[in-house]
Amino acid sequence: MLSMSTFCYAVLVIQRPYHHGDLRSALLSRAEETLREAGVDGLSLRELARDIGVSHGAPRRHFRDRRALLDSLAVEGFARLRGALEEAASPVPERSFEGTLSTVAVAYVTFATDNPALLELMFTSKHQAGASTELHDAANASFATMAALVEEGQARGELTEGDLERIGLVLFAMLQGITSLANTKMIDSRQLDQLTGYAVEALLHGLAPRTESAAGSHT
Amino acid sequence: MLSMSTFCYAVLVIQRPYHHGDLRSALLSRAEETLREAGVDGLSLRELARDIGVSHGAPRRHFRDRRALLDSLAVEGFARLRGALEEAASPVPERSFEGTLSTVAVAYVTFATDNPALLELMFTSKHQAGASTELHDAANASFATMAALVEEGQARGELTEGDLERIGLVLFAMLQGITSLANTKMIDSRQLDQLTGYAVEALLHGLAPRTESAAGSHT
DNA sequence: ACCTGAACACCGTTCAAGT
DNA sequence: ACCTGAACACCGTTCAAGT
Repeated sequence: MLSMSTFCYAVLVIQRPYHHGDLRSALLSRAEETLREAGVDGLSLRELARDIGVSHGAPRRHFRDRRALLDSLAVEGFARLRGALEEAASPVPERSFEGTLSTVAVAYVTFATDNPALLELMFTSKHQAGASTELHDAANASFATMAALVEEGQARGELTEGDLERIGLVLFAMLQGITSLANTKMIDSRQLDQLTGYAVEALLHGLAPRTESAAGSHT
Repeated sequence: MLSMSTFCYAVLVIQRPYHHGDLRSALLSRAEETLREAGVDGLSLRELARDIGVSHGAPRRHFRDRRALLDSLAVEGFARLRGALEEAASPVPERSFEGTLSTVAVAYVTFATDNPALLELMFTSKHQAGASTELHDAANASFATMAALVEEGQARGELTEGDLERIGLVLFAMLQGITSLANTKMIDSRQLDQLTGYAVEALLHGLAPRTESAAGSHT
C-alpha cells in the first residue's frame, strides 16, 4: 500500500521528473531572489539551474541567453512599478495636487529602494542597444503615469504652463536622483520619505527666499 | 654600427623587457580606455594584460584583485571631477549666484556624460562594503566643493536658510538624476545644458505659478 | 517539446618558479 | 622587486543526444 506513495515521493522530491513543468517561472522567480541578494553581477545562469535542480543547459529552452532572462526581469519590474505608481496617483478626495505628487514621489523612491538591483537592471536593460519593443512598452507605460500627473497639475493651475516634457523630465530627474543617493547610502533610509517630500516642495515653490523679490547681489 | 640600435629595437618593440617599467600606470591608462569603450563588465584583467603584452598574473603585483584596480580608477575619477567642479565654481566678477550654480551644474553633468561608465564606477565603488578611506576622501573632496557653493548661496541671501545638508542633497540629487537620464539616453545630449539650466532655475524659483499666492485647490 | 551533458572559449585568483 | 605560467574553480554558449 505504501509503495505508490513512496514512489511518488522519490519522483517529486529526491529524483525530479525529467520535465520540470514550469521551468520558466521557476527561473524568473529564483532569479529575482538572487538579484536582490547578490545584484546583477551575482546572477549566474549555471547557479540558477543548480538551485532549481536542472542541468545548466536547460534554461536555454526558455531564455536564449543571460541577457534575455535579465530583460524579462526588467519587464516584470516595469509592470510592478507602474502598478505602484498608479495606485499612488489614484484620485483621493480633498487631496491637494502637492499631496498627490508627494505620494507618487514617495511611491517611486520606495519601489526603487525596496528593489535597488531590479531598478538598476530596468534602466540599463531599457538603455541597451537591442532592447525589445516589449521592454520599451513596459517602460513607457510606467512613465505615462507620471506624465498624466504633470498634465493634471497644469490643468489644476498648480504647475507652470511650460513644456510638458521639460517639466516631466525635471520631476523625474529629481526622483531618480533621490533614488540614486538612497541606493548608494548617501541618504539615510529613515529620512527618505521626508527628504522626498521636501524635494517636491522645493521643486514646486523654489529654494530661493520668497519674502523679498529678487534682491540685487551687489551694489 | 647598427647592431646596438637593432638590439634596442628588438628589446623595446618585438621582445619586451622582463620588467615592464611602469606596469601600474600602463594598466590604469589602458583600463580607462576599456572602461569607456566597453563599460565595467567589459573590463577583464586578462585582456588588459594581453593588450599591454604582459602575463595574466603580472597585474597582481600592482593590484591585489580586479576590485582594487577599479577602485584606483574611481579615485582618479573623483580627483578629476573635483578639479572640474572647482574650476567651474571659481569666482567670476559680476556673476550672479544662479549663474555660478548653473555653471557648476553644467560642469557636473558634462563630466558625468563624458565619462558615463567612470561615473557609475565611482559611485558603486564608494558604496561598496570595504571601500578604502582613500576612496571616501576623494569622494568627499568632490562633494565639499558643492557644499561650499550652497553656503555661498545662503551667505548671499539667495538660498533659503534651511538645513545645509538637506538643500545640498536636493541639489545634488537633481544633478545626479539629470545625469542618469542623460546616460540612459532619456535626455538628448544636445538639450542637456539647456535642461540643466532649466532645472537649476526650477529648483531656485519653483515650478508652481508665482503670480497668485497659494491658490486654494477647492472651495 | 523539453532536458542532459560534453565541449569550447573565456574569466579571476593563487602560487611556486624564474630573472 | 617584478614577472611567468601552470593550476583551479568558476562562467556563458553551443549542440548532439537522450526522454
